[in-house]
Amino acid sequence: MSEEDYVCVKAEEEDEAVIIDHGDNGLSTQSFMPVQQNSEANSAVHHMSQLACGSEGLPMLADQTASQMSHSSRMQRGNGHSPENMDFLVLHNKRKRLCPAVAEHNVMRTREEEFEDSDSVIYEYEPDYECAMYDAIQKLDKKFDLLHRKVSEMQHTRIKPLLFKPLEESLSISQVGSIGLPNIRSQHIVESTVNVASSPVASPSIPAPSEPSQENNAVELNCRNASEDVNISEELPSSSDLINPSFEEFVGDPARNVKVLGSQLVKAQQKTKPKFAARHLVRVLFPKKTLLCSIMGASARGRRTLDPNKIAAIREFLATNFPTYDLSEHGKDWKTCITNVNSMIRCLRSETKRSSASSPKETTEGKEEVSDAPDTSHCVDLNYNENSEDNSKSSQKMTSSITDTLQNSGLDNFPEAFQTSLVRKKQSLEPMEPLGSPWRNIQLPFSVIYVAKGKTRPELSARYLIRHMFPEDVLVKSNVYGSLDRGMSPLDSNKINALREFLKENFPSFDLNESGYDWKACVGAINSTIRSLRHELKKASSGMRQRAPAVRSSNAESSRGSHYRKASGKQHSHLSD
DNA sequence: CCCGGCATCATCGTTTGGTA
DNA sequence: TACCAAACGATGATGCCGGG
Repeated sequence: MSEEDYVCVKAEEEDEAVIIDHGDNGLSTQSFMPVQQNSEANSAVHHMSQLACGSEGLPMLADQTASQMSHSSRMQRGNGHSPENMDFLVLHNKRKRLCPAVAEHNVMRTREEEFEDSDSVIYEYEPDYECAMYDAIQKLDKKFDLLHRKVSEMQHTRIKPLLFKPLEESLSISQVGSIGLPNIRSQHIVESTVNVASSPVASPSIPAPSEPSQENNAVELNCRNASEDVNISEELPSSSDLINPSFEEFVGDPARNVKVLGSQLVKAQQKTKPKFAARHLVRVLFPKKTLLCSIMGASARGRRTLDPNKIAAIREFLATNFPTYDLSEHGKDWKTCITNVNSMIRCLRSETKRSSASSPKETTEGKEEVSDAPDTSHCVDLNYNENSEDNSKSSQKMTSSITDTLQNSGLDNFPEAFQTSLVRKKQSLEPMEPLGSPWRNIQLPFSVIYVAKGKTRPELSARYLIRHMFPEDVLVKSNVYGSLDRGMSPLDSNKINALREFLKENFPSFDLNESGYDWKACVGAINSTIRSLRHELKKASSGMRQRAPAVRSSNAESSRGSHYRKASGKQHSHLSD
């Protein structure tokens, strides 16, 4: 990371950012967007740490896609800098742009009408779109390779003399366009000789165990030239200043580096109430699929919270533009905004369900299964390397991008049987992250770790993790410490200790020592979970026995029918997610 | 002490009706 | 027509209690 340098360019025609990994110039993490003191950030610390993708300070990109790309790109860097390593990065974020290639396979369609804003284009994919992904990957691979070379070439020839100017000025669109590439506009330029020492340091107000705040707050590669003391936010007016609809503008505190097109900010400003503006900005800042599996505010039912940095940026923007409202962190009107956004999200889910129900071939993301288990079973990044050596670092870095990938996976379109096998296959491909001390050699998909970290209490985290650490058949005949006289086997003590270490690390304020009060609560919660599981299994199996004749007499589809599905749904979400 | 059954609570999804 | 909020049922988490 420290050896690397980015140039963030934007393909305006397609309204999507592209990150060019340019691995020559040294650029310290600290030269990235600093994080300023911010009270909101404090509240977001916990989630920051969950969302953070590493300890090295990942720049966050102003828009979701760019953010995803950044995460992805960092993830890949551990294994080299070849353009191939950027493949997924491109694919992941360029789904929208895969249209020419993918459309040939008739696997994708757009649904811009889903949102009122023409700029927030939402896409859904046909069930087998993943099967076409490889085709798209290969085509995009070549395309991006070309792009990468071109831009790198341009960067070498043009950027160096212009190091202290925003590329918006220095790298003209026409220049890029003239070489047959999409019009490209760089957000900012990276100065390879940034005076790190003088760079503002990330605020302690957004700490995190692994120092993720820097990444989370650098939504866009926005490298200030500290030595020149140029505040880019001055060059690019913040949302509270004059807004240029053509360029991306900061939402809220520029330090958060959350950006949207100025036109979107204008739209938000024009809303009559902050809740409407909030909803608008949420739509702009988050892809639909992220919204479908997320929730604003406190996480619940396995749903992730929306990126707290972006949410905080939205709140700050609202507070600035709606000064008469109570938009403090716990303000009445901010709560109204949260409610409103969540209502919108629910509406999106129901709409998605309805549309999928009326058109079975359409995707079914947003279904309960998706949202309840967004980060575990749908571990779909086929391009993530399996280099476990780097996983411990890369996995966190990738969290954001992979979770979006998970949301976008479209796996739920597959029949369950196929999906299960696919999930297993893909889960095996997902980078793992050690749980507890690495020497215990207990590894879980980092998406599982990610969700576990998102729990508000260690018991909830333990409940969640235990279902991913042991197979169902092991769980049902065990409890944490065993009870041999009752025929209950103890769960693998190594795994249990790894779990406890993980909890201890992530919930430092809790007493999670071997005999700690909170650890005992976790043990109780785990045993309770197992108990419930046993109970559910018993019910489900008896239900199956009763329904077996009916199932046999009907077609296979009916075996997955809603009735039984409801009965067994818990098992799915509990055990196979 | 642990299990299984049950009740309760919080949250979610869906439906429905009102409003701009 | 889109948006919003309330009502209602479904579901998961949690706690309590009696029994082994």
